[in-house]
Amino acid sequence: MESGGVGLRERKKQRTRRALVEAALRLFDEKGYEETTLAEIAAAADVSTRTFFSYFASKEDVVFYDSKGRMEQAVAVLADRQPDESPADVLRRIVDESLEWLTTYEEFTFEDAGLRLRLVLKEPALQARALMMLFENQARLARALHAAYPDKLDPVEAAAAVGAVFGAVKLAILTNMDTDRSIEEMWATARRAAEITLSGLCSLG
Amino acid sequence: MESGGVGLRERKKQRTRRALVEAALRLFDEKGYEETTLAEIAAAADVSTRTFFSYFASKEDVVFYDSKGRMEQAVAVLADRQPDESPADVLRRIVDESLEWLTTYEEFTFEDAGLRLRLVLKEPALQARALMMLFENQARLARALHAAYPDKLDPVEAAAAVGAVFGAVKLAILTNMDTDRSIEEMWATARRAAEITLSGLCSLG
DNA sequence: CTGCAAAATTTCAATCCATGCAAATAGTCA
DNA sequence: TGACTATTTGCATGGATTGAAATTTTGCAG
Repeated sequence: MESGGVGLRERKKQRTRRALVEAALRLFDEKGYEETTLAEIAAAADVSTRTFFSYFASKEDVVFYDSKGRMEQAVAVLADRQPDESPADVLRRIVDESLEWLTTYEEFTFEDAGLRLRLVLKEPALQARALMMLFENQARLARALHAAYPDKLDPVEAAAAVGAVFGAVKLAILTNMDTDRSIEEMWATARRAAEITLSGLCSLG
Repeated sequence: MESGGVGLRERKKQRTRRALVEAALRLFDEKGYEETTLAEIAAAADVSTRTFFSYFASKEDVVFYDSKGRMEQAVAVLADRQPDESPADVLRRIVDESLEWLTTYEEFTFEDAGLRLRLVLKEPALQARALMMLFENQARLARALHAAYPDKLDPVEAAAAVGAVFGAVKLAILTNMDTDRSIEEMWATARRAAEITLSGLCSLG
């Protein structure tokens, strides 16, 4: 029994998984998402079409192969918080952490970081999936935030806080997609949206 | 040429559309969403399967048949605003207006208002679609809000405001779905989340 | 090294959503 | 009525997804 899962079997599975991701993202980039079939992806990764589904539940999922790790990182920020850190400060750090999804990949080098982002924004199916995952992650974060500050934040306050900050950042980034040319500008927009929300919308205008 | 579209042709189309919606929602309730096929819906509405797609673009869309009207109502709140009304006040009213989606149907009586809500929350495909529409509507609202207060709110502020309020309300309602038994409790939760966001998250905790 | 058991892959078939196209129908209007 | 246009329909097709059974690969004990 391999405890760390480093046997040949496990290594092979990782290789196949990686091959599927690389093949899929390359083909999506070359031919477009809708135009690429699962059969083509599987063929490019040298497995049968059926095998694709033992690695990913759907065609969309392969694009978000690293989302689980991302989520854990965000929750880890909560676990590592300083004793005197306020909820607002922690939220700031979580937003920063989460924004790295835009610019970094987990273990692949061949991809332009902005490529996946553009793909997700262009394809309705991927957009919907992304919104879904974002929502689920927010729900988890809200629970974790309440658990981290059980005396300071009730469940509704925690949910409102997480939802507000991420809602603001999401909408601000995406409505400024046209204006913000570079990733750096997007970061600036996101930070500003977060600060506006933390300060309170009543003070606007 | 019938200008108001009150000819037989138009009336028939409305009847077919309504029949499709009623058949679909009834079947979804009786057998479940995934278990209901388009063929069954079409048969129950006495049209061919192919015809379904000249009324709705997808199986999911039939559930959100009234979303366009809802959106227009929300934007109308902006148009009807008082000269001295602050952005925060308008946002409050828009949230109130939007929450009615939870409790009201446009023209159908056979449905329990909570039925569709539960359906959407249970089915991942519908949830994703709902999040997508919610997002698109927020983007439109943000643009409209900026247009309504061009001097007070720049595009990022408008987007942050709309995203924050709706993000907070959405997450607060959905994470409290288990706790809030009645629609009234959900309303209360939503209002509280909106107020928290308007006051600013820094004051939390 | 050999064979067994578990895990993974493949093959094959089936279902369903969705779409394009051309034929058939039905409503509109002079 | 008869031409004209909007709708509906039937048919064929492509592609995602899933289940079951057959086959191969891996891990491991003897």
